[in-house]
Amino acid sequence: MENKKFYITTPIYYPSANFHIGHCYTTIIADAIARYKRLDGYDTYFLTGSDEHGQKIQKKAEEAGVSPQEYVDKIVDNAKDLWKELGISYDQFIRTTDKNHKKIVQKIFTKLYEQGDIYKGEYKGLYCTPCESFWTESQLNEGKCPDCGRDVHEVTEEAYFFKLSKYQKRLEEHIEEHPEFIQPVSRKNEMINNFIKPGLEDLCVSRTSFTWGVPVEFDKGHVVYVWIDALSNYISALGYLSEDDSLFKKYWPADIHLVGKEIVRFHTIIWPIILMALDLPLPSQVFGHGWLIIDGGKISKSLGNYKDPREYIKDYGVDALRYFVLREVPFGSDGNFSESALIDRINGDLANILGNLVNRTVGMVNKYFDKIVPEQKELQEIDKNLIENAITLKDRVDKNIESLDISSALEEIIELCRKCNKYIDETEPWVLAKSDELKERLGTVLYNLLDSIRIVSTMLIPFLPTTSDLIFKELNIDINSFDKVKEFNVLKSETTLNEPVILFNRVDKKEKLGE
RNA sequence: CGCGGGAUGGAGCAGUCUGGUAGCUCGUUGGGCUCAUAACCCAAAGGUCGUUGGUUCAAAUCCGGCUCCCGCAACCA
Repeated sequence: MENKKFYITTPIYYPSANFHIGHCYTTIIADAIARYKRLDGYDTYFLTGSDEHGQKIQKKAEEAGVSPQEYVDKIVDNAKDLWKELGISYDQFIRTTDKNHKKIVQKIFTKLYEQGDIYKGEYKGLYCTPCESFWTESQLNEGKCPDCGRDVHEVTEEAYFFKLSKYQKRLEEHIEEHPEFIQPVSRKNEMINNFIKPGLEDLCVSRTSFTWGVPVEFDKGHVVYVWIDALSNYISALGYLSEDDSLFKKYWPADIHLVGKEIVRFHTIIWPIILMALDLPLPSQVFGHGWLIIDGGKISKSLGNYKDPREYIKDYGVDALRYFVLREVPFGSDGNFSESALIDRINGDLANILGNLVNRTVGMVNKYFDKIVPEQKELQEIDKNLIENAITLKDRVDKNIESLDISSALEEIIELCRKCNKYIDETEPWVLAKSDELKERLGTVLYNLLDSIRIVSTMLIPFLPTTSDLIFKELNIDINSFDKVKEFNVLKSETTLNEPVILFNRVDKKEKLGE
């Protein structure tokens, strides 16, 4: 079982503006999975980063009166700070402006050119001169530039093309033979029907109309266009084609590329073909998750319909935000983000169910047993049911994590908390506490609760790391693996507990939102 | 006829493949309890399952038409 590896990536985001809750969403999911795998004993590598080249950044920087590098540096600093606040446990933050990355991109481009997969041709496109942008037919707004509404005209530009068509058949076969490659399946159908079946067109992979990019090694007037530049981050980060490629040897191919549904195409068509051309193994899975929808529409920079995620952290705590995004969006489809829904989750699942359970249990032990963990004695049927539920939790969560259904995984954990709350009501510890003969029974009941809470908080580490730590502190234990999560009677009797703290404050919705 | 997803009690979802008492969470109402963060536990009310036609002893589930919403539609991250 030793030396199992696990390589997971997020997309590298485009830093044309500061990151929003949508970026957080993807990154938190990846973080939770990475943490989960680490606890499960996998040698895990978690990559995230930023895709910093291109005309849009160049323009933004000009508008701001700074160099493109200065512009992206600032946003990347902001992003790294945000990831820190969210507890994102990435192993590397790759930037496409990293020296090493640029060098590797050039090598890849040159290699593909030399082996004949890239050739020089002409790119024809509809160009809006004032906006300095190319548009496709379908992007146009009544035949005009969607940005400024002015006329566009056809422009021809010298460009390099990548022979996607050459690998079409191989790609099609790979997708058919590996049903898990594109997930969820609905996205797979979309790719096959919309792009592969009609036939792949060769891809334009260089530009001369802007300069903010990686120069083509053998033709300096060209910069490498987004595809090869951005996608190859997944291997350049591991040192592919560089002196030290030990990470690459260890971790490639990726186990999961986690991406938003809008970029599934690039990751399931263009990226695999680049890899085929480089004669490299393909990633095991590309998972296209849904979006967080705000007020029924997508998160939009131009609409400005979102806040800096840090405001939510400040108001509700980091784990509340993590929990919300992980729990709210159902497997494979979109989910709604609203402050009202966020508050409902905090109050319902976190404060009432989880927080209160820990609080009342630890409180009772402190009160009835003077903070000393009691001994588990004779078990009744009701105890055995609870214990059975607790020690099988990992199996249920595993199943959900396996299919990346994080929402259901969390539901399973909360469900055990519900069962614990019910167990308290049924065993009535406050009644047992009234007579000395029942003291032993009381100890058993509270012990069962404490050890169930131990299992719950262990399973919560990947999702709510801060909260888990708080609970462990209350229980006066130190846990950093899933080793004993399928066992009971792990918490030692005679351990001295600490005072319970409020894990999640209930939020007064009316007061907060003025509703 | 471009491709695909969706429409289920007030809200968010499961159930549809493999027809047969419509389930979960939240909210509402009533009750219980008092260890606890006015939390917890129990119960009830509330649905012609988008619309329309068909198959069937029987349709949320299978088949056809229609309406509405959403994503993708290739060089836009």
